[in-house]
Amino acid sequence: MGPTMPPSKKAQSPSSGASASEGRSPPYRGQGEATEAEAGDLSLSLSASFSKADDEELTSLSWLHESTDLLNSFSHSGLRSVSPLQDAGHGQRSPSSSPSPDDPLLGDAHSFDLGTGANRKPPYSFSCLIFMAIEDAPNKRLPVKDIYGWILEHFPYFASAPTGWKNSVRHNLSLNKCFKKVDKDRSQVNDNK
DNA sequence: AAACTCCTAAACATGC
DNA sequence: AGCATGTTTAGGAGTT
Repeated sequence: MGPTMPPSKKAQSPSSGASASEGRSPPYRGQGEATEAEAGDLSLSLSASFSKADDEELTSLSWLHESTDLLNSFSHSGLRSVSPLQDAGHGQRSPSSSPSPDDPLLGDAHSFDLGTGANRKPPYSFSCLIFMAIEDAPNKRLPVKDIYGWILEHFPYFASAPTGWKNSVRHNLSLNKCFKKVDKDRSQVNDNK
């Protein structure tokens, strides 16, 4: 799959950005939102089942992305490969996660050197970064603050970047249907959706 | 050129 | 009052 976002085409390129969630490789189609349509199968259905109850208590504090299957697939291939964590030297990810070098999708992200790249704008869209942060969380959900923290930790670039990026993160969480706001308490019970 | 996606900025509302 | 968070809108830029 393509679970990997093709990182890059431009730093902000989309090509896949959001793909994180949708991850797919379709040629450009959808991404973020579009994803609903694609990866959407899962996500949407999930959200549908959730929405009712959740809508009533959206006091949320944590965020999670929908779509477990996707996550799994990501963790097996895509995300891991894309995830800077491994390179970050935090040893959070197994080094073995080397993706197939042939995967065109990994292209730029692959070449993104955390060593030097960490201080540069990451070749992932905010949707991707958020996805990675959440994916990296044990419960697959994270409070906004922790998302900020994760991003800062793995992409020091943002430490010196204008604060606007936080706004972008919130904007993505809010706009991207792939991310779901969940109540804190509920999240403990419902841990895995 | 059009459609689409993403980024950024900003305004506003709400809660602590 | 100030800050953090969440939502929404708008404009610009890049890709297909």
